[in-house]
Amino acid sequence: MVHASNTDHLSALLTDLTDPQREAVCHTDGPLLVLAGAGCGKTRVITRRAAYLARTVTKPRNVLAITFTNKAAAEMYERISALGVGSEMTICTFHSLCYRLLRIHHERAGLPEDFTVFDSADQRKVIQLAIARAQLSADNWSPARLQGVISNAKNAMVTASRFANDANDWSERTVAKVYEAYEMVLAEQHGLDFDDLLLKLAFLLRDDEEFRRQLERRYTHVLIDEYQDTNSAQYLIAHLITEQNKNICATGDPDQSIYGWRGADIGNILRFEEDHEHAQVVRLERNYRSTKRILAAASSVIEHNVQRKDKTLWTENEEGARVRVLVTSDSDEESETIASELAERRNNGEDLSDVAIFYRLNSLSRTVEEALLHGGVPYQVARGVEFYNRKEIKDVLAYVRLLINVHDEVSLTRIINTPTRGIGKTTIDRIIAHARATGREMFEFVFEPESVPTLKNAAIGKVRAFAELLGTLRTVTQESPSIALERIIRESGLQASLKGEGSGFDSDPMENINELISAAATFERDRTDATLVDWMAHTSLLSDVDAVEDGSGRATLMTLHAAKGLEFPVVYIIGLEDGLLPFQREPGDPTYNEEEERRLCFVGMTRAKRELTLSHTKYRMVRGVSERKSKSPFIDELPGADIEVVDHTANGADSSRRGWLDDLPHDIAQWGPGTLVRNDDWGLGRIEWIRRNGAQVHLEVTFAKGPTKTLILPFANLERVDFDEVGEGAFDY
DNA sequence: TGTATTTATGTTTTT
DNA sequence: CATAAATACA
Repeated sequence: MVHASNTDHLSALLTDLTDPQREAVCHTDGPLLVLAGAGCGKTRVITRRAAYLARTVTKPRNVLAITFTNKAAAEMYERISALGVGSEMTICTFHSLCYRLLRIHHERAGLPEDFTVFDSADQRKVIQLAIARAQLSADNWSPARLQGVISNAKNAMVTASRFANDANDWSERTVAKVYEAYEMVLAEQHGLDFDDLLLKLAFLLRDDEEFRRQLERRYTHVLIDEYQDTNSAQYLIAHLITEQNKNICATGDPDQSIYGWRGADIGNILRFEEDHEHAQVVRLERNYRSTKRILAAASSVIEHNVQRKDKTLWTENEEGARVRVLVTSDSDEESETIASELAERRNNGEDLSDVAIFYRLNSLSRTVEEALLHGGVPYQVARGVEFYNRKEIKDVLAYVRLLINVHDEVSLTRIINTPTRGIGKTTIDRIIAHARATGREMFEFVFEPESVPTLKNAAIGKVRAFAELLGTLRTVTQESPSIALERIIRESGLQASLKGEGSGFDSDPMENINELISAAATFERDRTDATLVDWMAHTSLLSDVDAVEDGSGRATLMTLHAAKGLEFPVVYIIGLEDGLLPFQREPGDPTYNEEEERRLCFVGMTRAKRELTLSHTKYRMVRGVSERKSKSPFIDELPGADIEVVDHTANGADSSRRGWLDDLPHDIAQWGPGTLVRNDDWGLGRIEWIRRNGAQVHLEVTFAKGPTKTLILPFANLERVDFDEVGEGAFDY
C-alpha cells in the first residue's frame, strides 16, 4: 500500500482555489485578516486553511477555530474531517469554548465546580430577586429593561462595581444597585449568564498569565469567523490567546455586521490592521453564490450606507431572473401568495429544502405558518430556543439543573411543586424567609424542613417527601443523559401528571418530552461517555439555527439574524415595510440604526442563489390590529433594471379580497381606496382604506380641508362623488 | 392550596 | 395578541 505523500495532500488542499483564496490558505505565520464578501467562498478558505495549518506548521489539536453557531462548527468539523485531517481540532463557538475552559479551570477562575448556565428566563427571575434584594419597587424598572442594561454593561466589560463607581445620577445608581444585587444572587446560586461565560474567561486570561501561556501553547493557531460581530470580551479573548505567537486569523465582512445591539463592535474588524502590525489582508470579492441580478440588487442597497469601506462584489454566474418585488394588500394575502407559490413548486417536483423565508421579527412567522399549514406545504421554523421554552420542557430541565447544581434556587422554586405535591406559595415563602434570616440556602431547609419554625407538620411532611425524591434522583447525574431524563420524568411524577393532558389542541406535552429525550439520545450517540452535565451545557448554548435540518424537503422559516452564514437557492424576504425592515419601535427611537438595518437586509438578500423575492403589503396585522404600511425605503434603493414588481393590488387584481363588501347595501361594493366621497360636515374627501371590523365597516377618509378621520360606515353619512364632478386640482394636498 | 378568570402590560433581533 | 401577574373562587 503506497501512501500519498504529504506534498500530494497539500496540493489537494490548494486545488480549485483562486489566487487570493490560496494566499489566505497558505499564510501560516502572523496575523491575517480575510475580508470576505457574502458568498465569496469564505467557508472553503477557512476549512482549507485549518487543514493546511494542521498539515504544515502545527498539529490538528493545536488549531482553534471559533464559529458563530454550533451548526457552523459542526459543518466545519465535517468538512475538515472530509479533508482527512485529524478530528482533534477544537471547533466551537465562543460561548462553548468559554464554558469548557471555565469548567476545567473553575478553580483558577474562582468559580464553583458545579456552576450552571442561566438562560434569559432564569436571568429575569434572578433580576426580579435582585430588585427585591435592592429593596426597590419594580414599578419604574421593568426586569426586561434592567436585563438589557446589565447585559449591555457586561458586553462592554463593565463590572457591577465599576458600574457603581461610574454612576452619576440617581437612576444610574439605582441600576447599579440592582446590578450588584444581581451578581450576588447569581453567585449564590452558582449560575453564570451568557455574558458571564465570555467575561469570566476574558478576565481569567487577562489576570492569570500562567493560564494564558498554557492556552497559547495549546492553541498555536486561532481562527475566528464572523469577526465583525465580536464584542469587547470576545475581542479580548482572541487577543490574549494569540498575544505571543500572533497567529490570529480573522474572517468576516463589515457589511454583515448585524449584532451591534448586543454589544458587537464593528470597529474590531475595521481596526484589525491597526491592532496588528504587519497584518496580511486578503480580500475576497468574487461571489460564487448568487446570480448577477441578485448581487446587483443587494449591492445597490448596501451602497447606500455612508459609513462603509468600499467593496465591490462581482460574479461570473449567470444573469438570472429579476429580483421580484411582491406587493399585496394585507399580510394574509402575502402569506397565501407565498404558500401557493410553494405548493406549485412542490407540484412541479422542486425540493422545498431549497426555499427559505426570512423576516425581521419572529412574530411575522405566524401568518406565514398558518398559510403553509393550510396549503399543506411542509416547512420548518428555525427556533430551537422556543422548543426549550415550553413549560413542560423547562420543568424537566429545571430538575436536571437542580440535580447538577443544588444552589439553583430558580430551578428549585420552579419544581418544588411541579407536578403539584401540595407545597404552595406560603410554604415556599416561609422556607425562603427562614433561609434568608439564618443566612443559609433554601435547599438546606428543603432537606431539613423541621428546622423551619413557621412550618406546620403537614407542610413539613410534604417537603420531606420532595427532599427524598431529590435524594433518590441524585444518582441520575451518573447516568447517560437520555436514561437520566427518563428516570427524572418517571420518578418525579411528571410523566403521570402529564398523562391526562395533551388531548387539547396544543401539542402534546408528553410528546415534546419524548422529543427532548431523543435529542439527548442523539447527543450521546455522537460522543462517547457524554454526561448529563455535558448535555445540559450543550442544551443551554443552543441557538435557533442549530435546530435546522438540511435536506428535509421542507421550506425553512427564520429571522434575518438567524440567516447569517446560510444560503438557499430560493429566498423570500417578507415585511419590507417602513418601520419594520428598517425596524423602528417608535418615531424617535434612540436605538434606531438605519445602517445596521440595511446590512441586515443585505445579509438576507445575499443568502439567495437563484431567486429572490422581496415582499411588502399595504396592511399588516400587528398585535391583532391591521395597520397601514408603506414600502420600505430599501425597496427604492433597488436598481430598476434588475427588478420586477408583481403588484397584486393593482387595478382590481385584488377584487376577490373585497368580496365581503358585496353584501353591503348601496353601491359600497364599488368603493375602495381612492374613491372620492362627500360628507355634510367635512366636505370633500378621499378614502384611504376600507375594511371590515367585526360586524361594522371602518374606513379612513382624508378630507380636503382637514384631518384624516376614521369613520364607521352606517353612521358615516358619506355620498360618493365622481372624479369628473370635482375636477383636477381639488386634491392637491 | 390549587385552579380559573380577569386585567395589565408589553416587544426587535440572540448566545 | 399573548403572556404574565393579580384577583376571585372552589
